[in-house]
Formats: sequence, structure tokens, C-alpha cells
Amino acid sequence: MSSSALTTTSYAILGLLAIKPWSTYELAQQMDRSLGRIWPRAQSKLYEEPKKLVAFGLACASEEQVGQRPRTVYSITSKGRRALAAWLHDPGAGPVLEFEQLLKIFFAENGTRADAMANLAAMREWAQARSTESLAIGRAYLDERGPFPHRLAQLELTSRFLTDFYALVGDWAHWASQIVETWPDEPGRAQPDLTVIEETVRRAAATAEADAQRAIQHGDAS
Amino acid sequence: MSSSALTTTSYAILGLLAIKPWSTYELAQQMDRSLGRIWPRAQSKLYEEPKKLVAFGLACASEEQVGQRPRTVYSITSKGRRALAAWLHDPGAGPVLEFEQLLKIFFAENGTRADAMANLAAMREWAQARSTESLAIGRAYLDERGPFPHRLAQLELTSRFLTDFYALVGDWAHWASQIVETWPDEPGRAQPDLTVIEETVRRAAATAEADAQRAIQHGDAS
DNA sequence: TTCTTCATGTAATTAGTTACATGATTGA
DNA sequence: TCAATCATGTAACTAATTACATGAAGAA
Repeated sequence: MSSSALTTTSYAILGLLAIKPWSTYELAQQMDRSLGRIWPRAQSKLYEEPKKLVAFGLACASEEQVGQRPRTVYSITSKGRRALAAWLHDPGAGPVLEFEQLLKIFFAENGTRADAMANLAAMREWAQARSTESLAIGRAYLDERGPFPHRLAQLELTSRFLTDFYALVGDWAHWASQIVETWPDEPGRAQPDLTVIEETVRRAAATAEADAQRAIQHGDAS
Repeated sequence: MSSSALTTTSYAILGLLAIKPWSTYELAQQMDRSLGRIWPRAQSKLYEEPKKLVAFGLACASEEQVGQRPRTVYSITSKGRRALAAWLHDPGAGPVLEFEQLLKIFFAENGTRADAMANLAAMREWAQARSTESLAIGRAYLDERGPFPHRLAQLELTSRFLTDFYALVGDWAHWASQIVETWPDEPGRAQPDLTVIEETVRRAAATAEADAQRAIQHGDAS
């Protein structure tokens, strides 16, 4: 009885069930390959959450046999569809970022320059690997081989975000590497570059005032 | 005894202690205002983790009195500095993104167009709010009023990343809003735009091959 | 036929969050 | 002097992860 209320994770699963019925293993796969990029959860969670959905009447489980072994396939109920719609009605929470590599740059003065450079190299590799994935998925859709083509209108929005995020990570790491390269051996003695701050302030200002700017450009300033 | 090993959260605290001794409350503040942007944790964690550091000999606690009430101030030990340096030596894990708002766009076909638009508006507001914060911090440093100016070389790197991330969120939400605006009332019937995918593929390819490109430009292709 | 990988889960543990409790300080 | 807010923590709970266990299917 892990009763309590439904979490975002529950709704993430429910959203998948709204596409089609899945076995738990398939759900886990899906989580691993696609959903996990925006809502990462461990495999084992995927075996628990659907039970909660069933307890709430939002999904139903059907037992199948594969060899001697039972498997559970979950489908959404109409109550489940209503719950999903209700969830979509309130705006969600903003992004939460957990970024260990960046943390290590933040504290870089306690290590060596080489440490920081290696860390940045790992970031670039990460960005490349993720981009390669995105690329393969995008190409599959261009070849009309992508799964659930009827969801493409939504998918093309989210995959653009992810692609741009990976590009941001890669570009930033590349930019930062060029700076860290010029640091002395002990990063604690590195000198700041005020023009970097100035440019950062300019960019922050642009985003902070973005809506106002756009409104003015469209001529509907108050 | 929540013994076990040190986590990234432990090292995040240890990194703060390397700057100066802090009371637990100050640590929590710091976590809330700055570190939390890249390593978000609940306040109460911040009362637990330092005890673990002490148990490992990486920090030491000193009791002070404020009125009748005791307060604990933690400082790093030299063993703690060595542990921090060792931690910095291995590259960290890549970014982990949890993004409920994007999840709701991913599943938008189960709600209304208005739901999706409201969700995107919330995203823009989030980006604006965070950018405003970044802006204030950046300006403080330009005025030489920022805390720990000797750490500016590191800070200017990480705050550039965050600023660009907030810009990405804001720009994407703005772009997506323009597309979602053209959707029919039921997002399930929205038509995909193949040129969007084509552009995404182009961008993903650029990042996936970025290092190779840069190597070629620098004339050190293998 | 045996080894490996795919598939289907459960159990134990822990990391983390929410909620609460209460003393000190400030200012209206 | 009373309310509000700052400061300092603890306790209860739960979400999530890691590790384990084992059957089925396919390859060598």
C-alpha cells in the first residue's frame, strides 16, 4: 500500500498508457529511451507505479502468459483519460537541473586545471552522445520510420528543446575549455574576465525583459 | 547512523566549507540562493550532511551560543580538502534534467490547446524570473559588490551556463507558443511541420560532429 | 547444450522531502 | 508588547535507487 497521492511520475506513466497498452518491460524501455530524457526514473519504479494507477482506477492490468511466466499488460481507463486531462490543465513545474560536472567547475579552485579540463571534456562527450541519439531519432522520422507518427506534432517540439539543450551543453563546454586552458596550474589563482560578466549580464537582461521586448515589437505595449 | 558513503550532496557542502566556515542556516541559505541552481536539495538535508562530513573527519563542528540557543558552525579539515581535491579529480556525471512542463507538452494531445498555451506561458515566466535573478547577481559583481570576488573566475563560467539555460527555456517556450497557437482546439489533430524536424536534425548533427568540425578548422584532423 | 542476453519482477536500503516545533530578533 | 520574521533544528514519511533473483529465447 504505497497509497498517498499520484505523483508526476504516475502521470508520466499514465501518459504513456494513453498512447497504447504496454507491458511493464516495454514501459521501462520507453522510459529509458525517450521519456527518461525529461523525466528520468529508475526501472524498478516502473513496476510499482502502474499498480498505483490500477488502485486509483486509472488503469487496468491484464495478465498474459509468455511461456510459463506471467506478464502484466496495463491499459488506461476512461477515468484515467479524464485524470490525465485534468493534470494537463494545471501548468507544470519549471525545469529542475542537477549537474554534477558543472558543480565541479564551480568548485574548480580546489583541484587542478587538468581536473577541470578533463571534466569539461566529459561534458562535451556527453553532449555529443546525446546529440547522436537525437539525430538518429530525427532521421528516423524524416524517413517515416519513427514510432507513433500521429504524435509527431508534440514530439517535434520536445525534441527541439532537447536538441538545443544538448547543443548548449556542448557549446558551453567548448567555450569554457578555451578559458580554462588559459588558467594557471592552480585554478585558485585564475583571473576573472570582466567582459564575460558583461556579456552574461546582457544576455540575462535580454531574457528577463524578453516578453516586454516582444510586446513592443508587436506594437502592443501597454 | 546514516553512514554509507559520501554522495555528491556531501561534496557540494564540503565545497562550500572550503570557502569559509558556515553555520547550518547559512549553508541552507547558500544552497537556496546559488548552489541550488545546479544541485538542488531540501533545506533539511543541509542539517544532516555536515554531520556525515564530521563523522568522516572531513569537517569539524564548533558550538556557539546565540542567546540561550546553540548553533553549530562547520569548518573543513585538511583531510576534507584532500577529499575534495580527490573528488574533483574524477569527471562528474552529465546533467540530469527533470522538466514537468515539457512533459505536459509531450503529452499535450490529451488536453486542450489552451492548457498547452498556459503551460508555455508558465515556462516563459519561469525563465524570466530566473534571468532576473541572474541579472541581479551579475550586476552586483560588475559593481564589485558580489560575495567571494576571489572566486569570480569560476563563478563567471557557471553563471554563463545558467544564464544561457534560462534563455534557452524562454526562447523555446516563445517559439513553441507560436506553433501551438496555430494548433486546432484538440491538439491531437495538430499537424506536424517537417521543416521543424529537418532543422532539428541539422542542429543535432552539428553538435554530434562538433569536435570533429572544430578539429578540422584547427587543422589537426587525424 | 550451454552461455548470454532479454524479460519480469521483488526486496532492502537510502536519499530526500514535507511538516512541524520553537527560540531569537526586530520593528511597529 | 505583540506580531512577524529570522534562525535552528528534528521527526515522520515516501519516493527512488541498487541489488538481487529467475524464467525464456536465441546464438554459438
